[in-house]
Amino acid sequence: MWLNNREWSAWLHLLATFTLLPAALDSQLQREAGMSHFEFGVMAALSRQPGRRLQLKDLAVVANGSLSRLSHVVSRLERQGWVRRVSGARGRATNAELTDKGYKKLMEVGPIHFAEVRRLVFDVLTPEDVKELRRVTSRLNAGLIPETNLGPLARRTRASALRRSS
Amino acid sequence: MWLNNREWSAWLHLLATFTLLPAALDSQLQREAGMSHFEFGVMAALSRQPGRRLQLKDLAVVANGSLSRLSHVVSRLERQGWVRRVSGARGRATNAELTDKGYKKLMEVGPIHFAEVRRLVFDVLTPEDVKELRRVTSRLNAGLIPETNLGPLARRTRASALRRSS
DNA sequence: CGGAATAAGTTGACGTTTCAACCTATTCAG
DNA sequence: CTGAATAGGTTGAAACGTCAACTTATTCCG
Repeated sequence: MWLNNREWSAWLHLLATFTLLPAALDSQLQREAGMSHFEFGVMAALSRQPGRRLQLKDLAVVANGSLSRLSHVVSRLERQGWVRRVSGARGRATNAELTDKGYKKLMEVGPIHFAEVRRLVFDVLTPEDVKELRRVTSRLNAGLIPETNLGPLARRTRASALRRSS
Repeated sequence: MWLNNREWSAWLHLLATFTLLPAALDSQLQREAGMSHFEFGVMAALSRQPGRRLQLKDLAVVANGSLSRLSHVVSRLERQGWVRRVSGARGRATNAELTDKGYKKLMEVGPIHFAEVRRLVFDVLTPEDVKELRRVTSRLNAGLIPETNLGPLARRTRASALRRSS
């Protein structure tokens, strides 16, 4: 219906993967750790930052989510005592910081989760496959990353261009 | 944290792809056609069936969704007049059938949607990439497809085995 | 044949995501 | 310096997905 056969077949497979895989991971984390895959991702991202903290807008980029979503998620994680909000020294910035309790939880959940990732992904693929997967997804992402990554200058330019043209 | 470097990098990219890509497609379809990507998938699947109808349980497999989700979605699509429920000749089976209105809508939306798919996916990749993508996702799916696909015999056997062992 | 187990579907409640509206600190242009 | 625009964030409502409970038809087994 506007894709050739080769593309159509690839598309069906890709579709199935990105429907089934997140569902599988979400479901396992939910059952065995009481958190969503997204929440896990946020906490894992925080754990790798100096001071285990990050400003929400940056967290949004790292976790591939909207600012609104991040705000909600951080609220939930705060309720669990795994994360705490720390208003940044300057301006309206808000930082999310992983608490000790959160860090402990993460250390506990990590192995469980990654065992599942290994089972579902890396055990199934050869090292070759992994290399290809990395290469191809990396290409796809380049086209998917929103204009955020044009850098401040390009963004500013683009913004005024839009303004002028309206 | 339990993945080696190569795997970790691949994992981050894969994660970003299957977060960003569905989000992008969903958002475009929602804006320009007032339907979700999943709904589109369901209607597209129906359109390829003889009589443009399919039993819900089969639709669930084709669309990679739970039966419950399908039931809800079909209700929504029914409200739009794009799909109608037809109780199967035999038994408790329920079929979903694409209406003419639904077909028309689909024909209208299809090109718009696939243009976006092309833009985000196939324009970015070489034919080589597409081949690899198909190959790797197909492998992943093999491990992801739930036990549904063991086939009726294996399923029955497995079921009684479980029963006996409890 | 008769009851237990199972398959197919529906439903309602609950939690999550998205979207739009909003707020307020900061920056920029004139 | 002042007002407009923008960046960062929050919030509430509506839409959506998941889960568990439930219903009814069918099949299996003794």
